[in-house]
Amino acid sequence: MRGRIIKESIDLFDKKGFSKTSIQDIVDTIGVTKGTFYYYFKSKQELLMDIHLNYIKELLKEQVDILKDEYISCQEKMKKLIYLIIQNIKVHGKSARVFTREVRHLDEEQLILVNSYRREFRINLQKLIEEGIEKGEFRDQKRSDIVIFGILGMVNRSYNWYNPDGEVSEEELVNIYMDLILNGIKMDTSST
Amino acid sequence: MRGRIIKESIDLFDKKGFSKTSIQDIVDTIGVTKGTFYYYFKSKQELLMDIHLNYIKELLKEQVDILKDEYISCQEKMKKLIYLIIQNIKVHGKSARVFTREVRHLDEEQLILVNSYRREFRINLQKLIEEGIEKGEFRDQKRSDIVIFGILGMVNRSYNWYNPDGEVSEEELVNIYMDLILNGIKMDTSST
Amino acid sequence: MRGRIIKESIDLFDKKGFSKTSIQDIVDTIGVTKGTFYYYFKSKQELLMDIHLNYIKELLKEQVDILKDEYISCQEKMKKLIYLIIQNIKVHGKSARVFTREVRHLDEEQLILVNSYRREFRINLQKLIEEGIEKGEFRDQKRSDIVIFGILGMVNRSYNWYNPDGEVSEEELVNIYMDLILNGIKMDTSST
Amino acid sequence: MRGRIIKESIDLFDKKGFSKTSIQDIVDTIGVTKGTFYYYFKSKQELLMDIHLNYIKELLKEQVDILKDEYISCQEKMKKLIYLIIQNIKVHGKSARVFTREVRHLDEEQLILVNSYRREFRINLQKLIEEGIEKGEFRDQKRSDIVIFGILGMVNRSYNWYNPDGEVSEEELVNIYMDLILNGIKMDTSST
DNA sequence: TATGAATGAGTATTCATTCAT
DNA sequence: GATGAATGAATACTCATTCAT
Repeated sequence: MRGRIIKESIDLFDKKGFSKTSIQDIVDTIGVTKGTFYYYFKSKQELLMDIHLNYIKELLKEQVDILKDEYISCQEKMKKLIYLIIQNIKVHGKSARVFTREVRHLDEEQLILVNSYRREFRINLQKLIEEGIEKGEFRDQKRSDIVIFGILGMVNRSYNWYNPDGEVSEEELVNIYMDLILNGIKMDTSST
Repeated sequence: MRGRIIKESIDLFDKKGFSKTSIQDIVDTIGVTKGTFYYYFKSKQELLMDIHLNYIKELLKEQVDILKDEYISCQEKMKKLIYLIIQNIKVHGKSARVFTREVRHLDEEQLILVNSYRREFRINLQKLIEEGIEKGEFRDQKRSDIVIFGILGMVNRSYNWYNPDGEVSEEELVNIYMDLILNGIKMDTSST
Repeated sequence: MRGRIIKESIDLFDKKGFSKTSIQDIVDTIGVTKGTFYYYFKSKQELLMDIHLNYIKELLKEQVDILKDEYISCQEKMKKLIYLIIQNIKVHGKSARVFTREVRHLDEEQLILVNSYRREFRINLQKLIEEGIEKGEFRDQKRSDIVIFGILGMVNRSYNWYNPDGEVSEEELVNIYMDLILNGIKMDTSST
Repeated sequence: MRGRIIKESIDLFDKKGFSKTSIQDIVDTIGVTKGTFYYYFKSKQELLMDIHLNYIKELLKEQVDILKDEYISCQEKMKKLIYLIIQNIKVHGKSARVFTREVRHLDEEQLILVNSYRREFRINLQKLIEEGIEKGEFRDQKRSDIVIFGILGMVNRSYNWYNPDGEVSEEELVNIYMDLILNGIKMDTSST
C-alpha cells in the first residue's frame, strides 16, 4: 500500500503539482480512504520527503557505481553520467520532475538533508572534472564548480522538454550534449 | 496601486511561492484590503499572468535590440544575450524565478500565450546560431534547437544558485559560460 | 456579529462543553458560515480566551467596587461579595461555568494571563479577611489563604448545582453560606 | 492488562484531559496496539465509566466504614470524612480530578448511575449532620442539604490547588477546614 | 477607488472504531 | 489475547472571491 501511495502521488504531483494535489486526489486514485493515507504517512510533507529521498539516493548510488569504474576515461565516465540522467527521464522522469519542482514545499530541516545529497552529487561530478584536468583529458578550469552548475543545468533541464519517445533518441541527445560540453560550438580555426 | 500590487506580489511569490502566498498576504504587505486587490485584478491568476507577460515581453524586447545590431559578430551577440540573462538576475531575479517556477499555475489558455513568447525567444537564439554557422563562426550543428535548449538550460538555471553579490562577478560568470559554450572543456590536442 | 458569536458560543460551551462544540455548531446556530467565524476570531481558542477575559475582568471590576466602599464593615463586604458571585449565576452562570470548566483548553500563555486575574480576585478577598482580623471582626487565621480557597470553593461550586429559579432564593443561599462562614455549624456551648 | 490500561488512562486523562487523550496515546504509553484496547473495552466511554465507578464505589465504601463506627462523635466522624477526602488527593488525586472534570463525557445513562452514587455520598453526609444536630453537637440547620453542598464544594475543590507535598500537611489542612466548618471565622463576642 | 463583511468550497489532519488474521 | 490495516466521519482552519456601501 505504502508503495502504491508513493507511486500514484508521484504521478499526480507530476501532473498537477504538489500544492494542487490533495490527499483526497491521491486516495481516490487508489480507491482507499484518507485514513489509510495517514496510516502510512504522518503528513503530506513526509510523503514528499520520501519521494525526494528515494529519488536522490538511488541516483547517487548509480552515480557512484559509474565513478568507481577504474577502466574507463574521465570523458567516458562523464558521458555515462549524462546518459544516466537522460535515460532516467524515461524511467523516473516523473520523480525527477517532482524532485526539481517541488523542493519549495519541504520544510527547512528536510531541505537541509535533501540539499546535502544534491551537493554530494555535484561534488562527485566536480571531482571527476578535476581528475580529468589532472590527467590531461580536460582543459584547466578556473571554476570547475561553476562549470558543473552549467553542465547540470543544461542536462537536468531536459526533464522539462525532452520526450524520450520523440524523434531524438536518448543516445543522440547524450551525444549532442557531450559534443557541446567537450568541444563547444565554435568553429575550430587552429588548423591554419 | 496596480504597480505596487505587482511589485509586492513578485516579492512574495519569490519568497514563499505562488500557492503559499495568499491575497491577504499581498494586501497586508501593502496596507490595503482585499477589495482593493479585486478592483485591480480579476483573479490571483490574472496577476500571475501579468507578471509573466511583463517579464517575457521586456526580455524579448531587449533580446531583439541586441540581435538587430548589425555591427557585431554572432559570437558577440551571443555573449551579449547571455549577459542579458545573467545581469537580469540582479535586477529582475525575483520576476525571473517566479517566471520559471510558477508556470504551472497558469491555466491552459494563458500557458499557450506565454509559451509562444518563450518559443519566440528560443527561436531568435536559434536563428543566431544558424546565422553563425552560415558565417563560419560556429561549427555546423545537426540539431541547433537542442543546442539552444542546452545553452538556455545552463544559463537560466543560474537564477537558482547564482548570487550576483557573491565572489563571482556577472562578467566572470558570462565568460565562464561563453568559454564552455564556445570551446568546450576538452583539452585541445590538435596543436601537436 | 462578534458579540453574537460570543453569546451563542457561551451557550453551546455551557451545554455541550468546549471540545464537543464545533465551529460548525456555532455558526449553524447563528445562521452564518464558517468563514464568518474566522473573520472575527483567529481560532477557537481565541474565542475561548475572549470569553474568559470578558468574564473575569467584569467580575474583578465589580469586586473592586464593593471593596472600596468605606462605609460598611468587612462582614458586610464579604456578604456582598458572596452575593455578587451567587447573583452572577443567574445572569452569567453560563459564562461562569465555561470559565471554571474549560480552563484546560487554553494554551499555556493564555493560562498564565487568566490565572493572574484569578489570583488577583483571591488576593483581594484575602486582604479583606486580614483587614477584618485587624479590625477585630474576624478571628485570627493562621492561613487566611487557605480559608479563602475554602470559601471560594464552597461558593463557586454553586454554579454547578444551584438553580436560581428553584425553591431557595439567592438571598437565602447567601445567608446560609454567611452563617456557615461566620459561625460554623458547631453548637455554641460557651453561654452555659 | 485491563488494569494497566485503566492506570495509564487515568494518568493521561488527568494530564491532558479526556478529549485530548486519544486511544493511540493510551496504547502507545503501554506499548500495545489499538486492537488490544478494544479487546478489553467496548469504547473510550466505557473506560471512562469504569474509572468513575471504581473511584466513587471505593470512596463510598470507605465513607460507610467511617460512618458505622459507633464509638466516635459526629464531629470526629466529620473530621475523618474530610481527612478521607484530603488524604485521597495524594493517593487517588488523579482519579479524583478525572472524576470531577470529565463527567461531561459520560452519556446520559451513565451519568444517572454515577450521579446516584454521588447523591448517596452526599446524603450519607447529610444524615451525619442531622444526627449531630439531634445529639446537640451541631446547631440546627434549616437547610442541611445546602450546608453539605457548601462543605463538599470547599473540600473537594482542594483537588485543584492543594499540593500534598507542599508546606501545609494534610492534617493541618483538615484542621483548618474543620475549624472553619465548626466555628466559622467570626470573632466570638459572646464572652463579654 | 476602496472597504469590510460574508461566503462556500476546499484542505490537511485526527481519531474512535472495526475486523480479518 | 493481540495485531495491523483500513474506515469514515468529523474537525479546525484557509482562502479566493463577491458585493453592497
